[in-house]
Amino acid sequence: MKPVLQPTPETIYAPVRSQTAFEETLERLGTAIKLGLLEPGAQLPAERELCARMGVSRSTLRQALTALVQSGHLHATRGRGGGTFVSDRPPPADPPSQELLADWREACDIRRSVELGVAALAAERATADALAPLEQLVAQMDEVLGDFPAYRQADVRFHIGLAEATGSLRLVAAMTDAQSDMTDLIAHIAHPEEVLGHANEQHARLLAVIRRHDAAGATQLMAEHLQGTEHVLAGLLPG
Amino acid sequence: MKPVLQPTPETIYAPVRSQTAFEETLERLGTAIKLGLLEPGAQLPAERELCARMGVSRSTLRQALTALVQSGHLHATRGRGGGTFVSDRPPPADPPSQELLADWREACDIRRSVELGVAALAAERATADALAPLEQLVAQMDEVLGDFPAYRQADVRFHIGLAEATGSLRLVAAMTDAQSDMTDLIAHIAHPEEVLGHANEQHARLLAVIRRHDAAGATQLMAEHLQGTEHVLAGLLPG
DNA sequence: GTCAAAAGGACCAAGGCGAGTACCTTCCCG
DNA sequence: CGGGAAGGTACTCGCCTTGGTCCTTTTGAC
Repeated sequence: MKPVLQPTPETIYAPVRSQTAFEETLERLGTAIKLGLLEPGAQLPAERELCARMGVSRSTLRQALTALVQSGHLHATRGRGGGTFVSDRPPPADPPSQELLADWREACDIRRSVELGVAALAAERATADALAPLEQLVAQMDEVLGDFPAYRQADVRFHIGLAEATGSLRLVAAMTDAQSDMTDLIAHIAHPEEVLGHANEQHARLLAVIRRHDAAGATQLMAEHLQGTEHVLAGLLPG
Repeated sequence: MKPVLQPTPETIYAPVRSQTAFEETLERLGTAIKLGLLEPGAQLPAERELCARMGVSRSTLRQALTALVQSGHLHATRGRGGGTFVSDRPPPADPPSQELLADWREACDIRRSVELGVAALAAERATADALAPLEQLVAQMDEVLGDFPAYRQADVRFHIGLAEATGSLRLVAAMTDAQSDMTDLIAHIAHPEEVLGHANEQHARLLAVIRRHDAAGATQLMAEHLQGTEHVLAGLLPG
């Protein structure tokens, strides 16, 4: 019996991308700020506590914090009662990086995978308690259909909240990464109110299906929901 | 409008796990060998070429190769015509690590997510050419239902091949990671022939559905396929 | 038979990054 | 007005990575 499928050396021997502790710390905090997981005005834990929590030395953490202060995402005040805070006036989002634009389809594919898995698992496991805050987010989005940044922030929270409802920390992390990529991609694209309204209706229907523990229906509905974004991107981006 | 869903500091501030270049290289090669992506007897590229491809220095690559030689996964011969080869007699699989056992459900959740996404995308995009080798793998598995290591190796290739059929390199990488975790988890579990036969029937039906470009059916079928493993694990592992 | 080429094996000096530590500066609160 | 809590600064130490050089073994070509 001879193997019929050749191995894939290009994947196996692909370049190793070893992120340094500094880079990973910077990305983690920067993503949380850009996604609005850390609100404007929110205070970060003290440096000495934060570096312990994140498992890096204080020097490394400070490199990341300094970079975020210089880019305007954070500001720090010294002395008692001081601390590091998220800026109230966030700097404008930078345009998507070259490599993200180059394979934006891969980013969409990963997102689709994560979202479908989360939809299925949430339908199996989510309790009514876990879903209640998501209902509120849907209501909140309905009120800001004309304010895309506000809508998008609630949208991100909705999808990450869904991941949290599955109880899987790794899925939450994967969802956060995926949403970060999507935010970069769609930040500079116009989003008419009607489109957002339609998307939010899908959010509501999705919650209803999940509440009924209908996993197949949830994945189906989520797939439709995601196709909206992908069609928009396909029309505007190269590839 | 106040936010209704609290941020999740435990995720944002979770420990950063910065792998060294050596560790990442070792894991990449070790995983490829254990999953059978590199066959017994297969020759690796020359050290000087491989370190260039993987983007590490030769010293670092040799650390990883030396470790794999000492653990019995590789053997190397010097001189012209020599090289580094995958051992014909692979060392016995080591038992799953503590942390993997501790949150094996998360590993299953990630796998489910990746597999569902791959099933949906493959149903959309896969061409008949890309699916033909997978049919052969199914036939191959049918002949080795009594030899679990051989079956499992073809099984891994089948699922990774499905990911390749989506054309997304990142999904292939995610699938490889997920299969690696699953292999560790199920390596020491008995798998009766009837169970493997039933699973392989699902493989065949899955290919048929994908060939019809029925994304919803593919995700549904894949979900059923995965539940088999999860039920077995739920019965044997703590949690 | 000889030799050159190709491969793994060994070693080392330099540089950089990150952990850890100590100390300074600022500012609120009692 | 002093203590305490926070950020800001400066330094050392050690490990990892790099990049080289050189050696040994083996084989294929001439």
